[in-house]
Amino acid sequence: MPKTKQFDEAEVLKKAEEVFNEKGYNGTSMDDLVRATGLSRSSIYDTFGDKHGLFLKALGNYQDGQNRAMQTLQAKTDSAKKKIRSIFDYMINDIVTDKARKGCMMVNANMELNCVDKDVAQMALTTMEEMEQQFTIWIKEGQAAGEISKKFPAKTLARNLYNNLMGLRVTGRNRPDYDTLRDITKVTLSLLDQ
Amino acid sequence: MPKTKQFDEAEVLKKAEEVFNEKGYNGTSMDDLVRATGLSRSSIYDTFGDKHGLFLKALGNYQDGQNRAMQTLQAKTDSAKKKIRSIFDYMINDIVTDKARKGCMMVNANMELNCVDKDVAQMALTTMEEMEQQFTIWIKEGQAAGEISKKFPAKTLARNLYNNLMGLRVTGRNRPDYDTLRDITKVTLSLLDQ
DNA sequence: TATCATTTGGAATAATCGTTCCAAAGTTAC
DNA sequence: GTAACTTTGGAACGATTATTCCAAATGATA
Repeated sequence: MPKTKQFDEAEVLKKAEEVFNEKGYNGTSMDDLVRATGLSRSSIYDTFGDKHGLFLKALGNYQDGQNRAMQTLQAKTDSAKKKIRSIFDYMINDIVTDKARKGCMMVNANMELNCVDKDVAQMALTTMEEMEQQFTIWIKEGQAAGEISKKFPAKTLARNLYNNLMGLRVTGRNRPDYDTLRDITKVTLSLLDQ
Repeated sequence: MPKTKQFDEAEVLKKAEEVFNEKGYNGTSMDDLVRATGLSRSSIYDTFGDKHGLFLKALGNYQDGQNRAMQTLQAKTDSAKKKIRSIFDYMINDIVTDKARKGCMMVNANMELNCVDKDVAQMALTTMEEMEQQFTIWIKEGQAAGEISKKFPAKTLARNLYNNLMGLRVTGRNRPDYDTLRDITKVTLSLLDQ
């Protein structure tokens, strides 16, 4: 009977995610990954195939984690407006508590690799479309319930909200200041009111 | 009397900018730069010091170009609201006409290198603050002239506008569709109206 | 304990990397 | 044409890179 793996794959992905996020894909060497994960090269290659395979797995893992966290928060309320607000609150908190200022792995990967890595480009597009779709659903509910303005079509407003979320990822990288990000978001969310 | 340089530095910076923008800093090799610029290694090192020096110079050159283009457009009108609109129009047009989908070099560099390159982080922060300051000035003018709503403090609204511009840089990377970006911007600019 | 089949550790490999090196080439002045 | 001084071309260099390789180690089972 063969030896079984002695490491926790989820833990390894988390460690890889952190170093990839900090140094970028091309700026992260296999040595960096060996050190960060505590695994030998053989273990990394046997489990993930190659550097790129590990990267994609870590990126998917990262986004799943983000999605789950946001899902948990928005489920605490039935109000569409509050669901949307909870997403922005989550995002601001994520930015402000990111001590190493690593930013969002999906945005980083997309900005670094969109031209040269189709897998990453596709993941980023899918993530965007899913989030926009979720916002659209909530906005439609909110508009039907009368708590969100009908001034703009739901899809358009949803896209603007997502745009603002991504903007936070960029500007928050430069200046992860809670009050500033809160103020920016207040203005954004005022769009739901008119 | 010594031989004079046989290349146009501005042209070289432009070429370097393009390849850096497409492949990222760490994904671009000196071979790539030699090929893209048509220069020998000696010429590159003699003129720019090293890869990093060339990168920073190209990045500064890129941002100067962006600033000049936006400056030219906004100068065509006295209306603060129209100045702001012209910046968004410029940005959308820049995104949509970017055939290779390289994106914004400053955003790309910042997302790739913010944690590991203080020069880049500083340049990105400076660029952001300058743009926000410019928006603040225009918004104040517009509020004084009665063409822009006084609902939000000028600085806060300026930051939200900049946030939206950066959002366009990210979302436009995934989906450089003119109509979509226009719609997103319409919602954003409605903030100036109330 | 023995067996089995995988995991592990880490050296080896070929290629690539950023930078240095230096002779040849080129421009200008005399 | 010669002298002076920089630019240019591209090979050389030491370090780093992602991946392969393979023997030792090890966990699971009988």
